[in-house]
Amino acid sequence: MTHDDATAARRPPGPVLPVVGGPPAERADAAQNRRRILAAAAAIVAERGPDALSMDEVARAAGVGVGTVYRRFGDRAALAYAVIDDREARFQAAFLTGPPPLGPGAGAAERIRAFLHALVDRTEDQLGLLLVAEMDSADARFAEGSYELYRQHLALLIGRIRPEGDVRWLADALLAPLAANLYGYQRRTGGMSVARVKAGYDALLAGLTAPGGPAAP
Amino acid sequence: MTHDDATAARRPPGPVLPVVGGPPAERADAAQNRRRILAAAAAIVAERGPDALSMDEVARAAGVGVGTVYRRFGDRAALAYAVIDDREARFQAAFLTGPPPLGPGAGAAERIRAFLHALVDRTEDQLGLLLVAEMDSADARFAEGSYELYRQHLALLIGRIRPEGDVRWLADALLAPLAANLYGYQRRTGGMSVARVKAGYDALLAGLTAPGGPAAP
DNA sequence: AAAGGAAGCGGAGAAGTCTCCGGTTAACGA
DNA sequence: TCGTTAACCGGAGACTTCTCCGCTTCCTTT
Repeated sequence: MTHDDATAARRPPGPVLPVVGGPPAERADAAQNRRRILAAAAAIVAERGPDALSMDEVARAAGVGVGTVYRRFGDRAALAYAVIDDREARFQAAFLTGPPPLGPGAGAAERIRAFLHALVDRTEDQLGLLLVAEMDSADARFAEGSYELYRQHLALLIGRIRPEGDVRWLADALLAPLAANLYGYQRRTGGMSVARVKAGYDALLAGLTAPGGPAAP
Repeated sequence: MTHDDATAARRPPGPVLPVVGGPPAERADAAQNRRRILAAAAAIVAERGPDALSMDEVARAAGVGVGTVYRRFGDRAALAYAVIDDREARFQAAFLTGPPPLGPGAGAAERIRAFLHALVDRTEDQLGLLLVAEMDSADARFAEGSYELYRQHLALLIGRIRPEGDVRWLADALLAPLAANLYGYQRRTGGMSVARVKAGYDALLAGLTAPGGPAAP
């Protein structure tokens, strides 16, 4: 909210594309610093766990000032999400263009189920970092790009089954149980297994995708 | 996690009851300090908003040291929840013993709907404080007593409609869209109205409570 | 090639949470 | 009433995140 720095959002991490008409390009030294910071952050997480991801330390390890880390990534949550994105850029392609049942080619209900199951696995894998990120900024999870992508994907599929419903809210609702704090609590304190969460989703989806849909019993 | 101080949980705020066999009673000065701290916190929130709720300031306003605030409430999230609880102790009674459709006397599906609608209103009212509390501690929301109560209440009602399902996970799933960060994002950035959230719940519940239940079309 | 200007850099410091532990005090039994 | 003890108090300080702003560096334009 109090960012007067648009740089962090200006160049999403990824391969450098030829710019057409957007904002002024990122300077070469800035781009190098971004890579250095991201590499340092990933190394710290890999070696000492997500909780050790401190901005001061990342800056020191990357050989830059702490101000530079903040200029490039905005806040700790954004840095954590950048590390996650770096790790799983390919996941996003899987449900957009990959083989069924995750990708196109299967029925909507089946794709929704496959997508949510895959997302459970992703949440399980990245739980530590997700927890750090969500805890640090109230809306980092939603402001960050991939949440919006997930929501749109789900909303599209839901719309094929329930065109009359509020697909945007329903997509949020289906994503909500994978908030890191709830999922982490279920797994660590509540003693729920991954399979149980997936089965829970199946029960929830049974109600949402069956009645009134094309495949009513 | 790193609490070796059990005091905060020992005496849930509320009227002092005669102790039967529990842990040693809270000392009189300690009880008075708790009241002072709670009153100071509530006053700060009322005057300058939930974001101004800082532990140092609460301590100063209450006339105690900051260590005392931490001894009594554990952390900032717990203090925020204590202020919330103080405000709406009566809400919990409403769905347990009040008149239908919230209280006993109505059908399970109807009670679930009434309960979630009421919870939307509560979330709307207390959004600022809930945001502060949830942001400060990963599992404060779930560790705090009322979440467990809500979950059990919902699980019981769900069990009447879908006895074969995982009622505990389903209860979590129905509560998840009311996480303060998601709800806050929908309301403040996403432009969703309160009515829209309630309608979304209705759509979600239609699938969950209708099929296989006693009222199949 | 040189200059001008915008973007970037760095680290001191503000602000906040939470811990630690020596000194104090309330509660209770004798 | 008085002594004992466990609970409690307070605030200095460790540790973080994040801001601010004077100085530096890169890019573009001439």
